[in-house]
Amino acid sequence: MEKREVDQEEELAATCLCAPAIALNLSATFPVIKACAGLGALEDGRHVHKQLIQSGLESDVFVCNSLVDMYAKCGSIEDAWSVFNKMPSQDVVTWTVIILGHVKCGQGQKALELFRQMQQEGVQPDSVTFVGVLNACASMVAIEEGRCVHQQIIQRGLESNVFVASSLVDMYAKCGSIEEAQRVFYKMPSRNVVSWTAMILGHCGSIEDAWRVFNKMPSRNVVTWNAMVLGHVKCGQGQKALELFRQMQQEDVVTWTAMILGHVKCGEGQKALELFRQMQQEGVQPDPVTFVGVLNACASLIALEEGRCVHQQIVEYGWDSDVFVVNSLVDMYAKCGSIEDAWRVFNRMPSQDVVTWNAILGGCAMHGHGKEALKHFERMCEEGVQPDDITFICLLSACSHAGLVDEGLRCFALMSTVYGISTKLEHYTCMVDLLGRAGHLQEAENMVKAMPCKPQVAALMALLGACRIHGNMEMAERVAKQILEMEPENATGYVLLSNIYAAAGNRHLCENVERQRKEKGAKKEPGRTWIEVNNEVHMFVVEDRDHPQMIEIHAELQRLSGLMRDAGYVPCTEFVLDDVEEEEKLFHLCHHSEKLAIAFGLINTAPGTPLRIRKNLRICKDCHTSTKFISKIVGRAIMVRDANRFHHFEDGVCSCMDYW
DNA sequence: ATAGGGTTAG
Repeated sequence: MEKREVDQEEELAATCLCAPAIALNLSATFPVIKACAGLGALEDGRHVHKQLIQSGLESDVFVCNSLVDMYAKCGSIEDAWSVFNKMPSQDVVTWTVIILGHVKCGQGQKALELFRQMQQEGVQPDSVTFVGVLNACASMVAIEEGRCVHQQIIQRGLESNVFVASSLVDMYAKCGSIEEAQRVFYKMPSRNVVSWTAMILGHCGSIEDAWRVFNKMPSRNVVTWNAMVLGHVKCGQGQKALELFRQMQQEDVVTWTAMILGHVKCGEGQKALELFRQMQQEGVQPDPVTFVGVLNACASLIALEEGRCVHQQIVEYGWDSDVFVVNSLVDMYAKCGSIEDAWRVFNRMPSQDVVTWNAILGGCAMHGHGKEALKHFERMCEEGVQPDDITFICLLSACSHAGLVDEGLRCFALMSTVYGISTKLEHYTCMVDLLGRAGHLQEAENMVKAMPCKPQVAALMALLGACRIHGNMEMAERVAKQILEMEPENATGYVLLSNIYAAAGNRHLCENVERQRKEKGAKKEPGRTWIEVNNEVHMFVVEDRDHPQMIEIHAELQRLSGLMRDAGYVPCTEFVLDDVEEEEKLFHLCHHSEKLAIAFGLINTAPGTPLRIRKNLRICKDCHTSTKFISKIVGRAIMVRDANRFHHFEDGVCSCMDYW
């Protein structure tokens, strides 16, 4: 929606709301309800509704239809239904808006049921109803249902309606049937940008075909260009997407947002924030979706201060009641380690959904607060929020990071029996990680074998990582063999195995694996770590030797290692071979970007300042290797573990405890 | 009323 239009609507809505004593009339009411719907202003909408009741206008069928529509668009489907049910009779518009409402909130199945129900009650669908129902089919990739609807459309002679036909093209394209999409497309008496765009998107599997359709278009607008940019992002051709983006004559908010989100997904949070700044410099107004992308970028960088500024802007723009934005805010604060801020946003929400709770639990997991995660999970259930499969992934990984084996096993069991959630491969993978990290290698391997289908590479990687932590070379070779067969071009398996050989002092085998890796063309991606120090985000790359403070950083690392050894920390595996030169040892000392970042953080911040560290998990595939040195960082404390104990270091003070 | 970008995990 154009900014100016919003302003006018806001003005109208405001005028109406400021004059509660004046009886409303019908013609003035429609634009106000429409304004509330367009702005997603649920509370204002409720207010208008109340006034309508006072004015005795709530029985008018047109008014009721617009109220149902407003509530559905504002995301309160319950209110929409209560208006719907109070109506003496519903017409095609009433049914259509409630169907569209369900499609919008992702309940495609329910939308199709309603479509059947309305016909049973003798109400005939029109072109708008068909558009909504086709949308539902597309969102569920339900091609059979889509074909039935198509039949009905032909029977009613609506196939040449440009809206209906465009939706048909879109539905077939999204369901993966390019042939049927083409058949409808070429039969259309006239085509508009929408039908062309739907065709382009249908060809995104093959970017060459998409280009062919694109080049045939009689005229192109921003949306079509966006589709092409997005097509490249989806095909993993980020560089090409960027080139295309730079070539565009005019970009809109969607183009910028797609670029921002694309960069976040590729682990380029810093670039995403740069794009956001550029976008604003060029005078493009961000919308809620943009903010979701920007908050994701802040979360991925643990950039708390940046995140706070973005939050401020969100409030200024008035997008702080958008459910996606608010959930992203909770997630950002939780990931940045500021659980207090996360709760503050959480408590201000009128109601929290499973995504909000998952964001909180995920934040706990990331920061090693296993016990807290379990406590919050209990509260979540008490509040009547149904946990889903992602909830259990968060819980299990929280248990894994905190070494809570029994609790993890209990959650795993309760998941299907009590909560009726089917165990997915990801849950098994979490369990392999949990058991393996805790040293129950045999149980972890049994878990891999018990998986109902072929294990994910991630599960085997978790097991191999555990073999490295606990120095089991025999199992490591067995697991690595499977990994290298499944993904010979993935460098992580080779790196882990060669680390295990190095730790055992077997230089020959170590070099052998390295040779294999190079033969297969598996490229090691540099591990990267970000740390926020004095409101600035610094990035460290593996084997970085050019940092201006490198001497101090090395000294700090050596001090830490000494401290740990003095406290009885026994490294169970060591990458550094016995016979390497002194200089090479120093090289290994700065091997991990995470170590560099921690040392940098410790020497540049006052005692007591929490360290905010984030590893780029997508790029840094050596996350397993880093767990040996650092188990987790909580505030400023660093936890490491060897075979028997947990060691806890905080500003030069050390405490040890036995575990499992 | 139709087309492009959206929340949580791994």
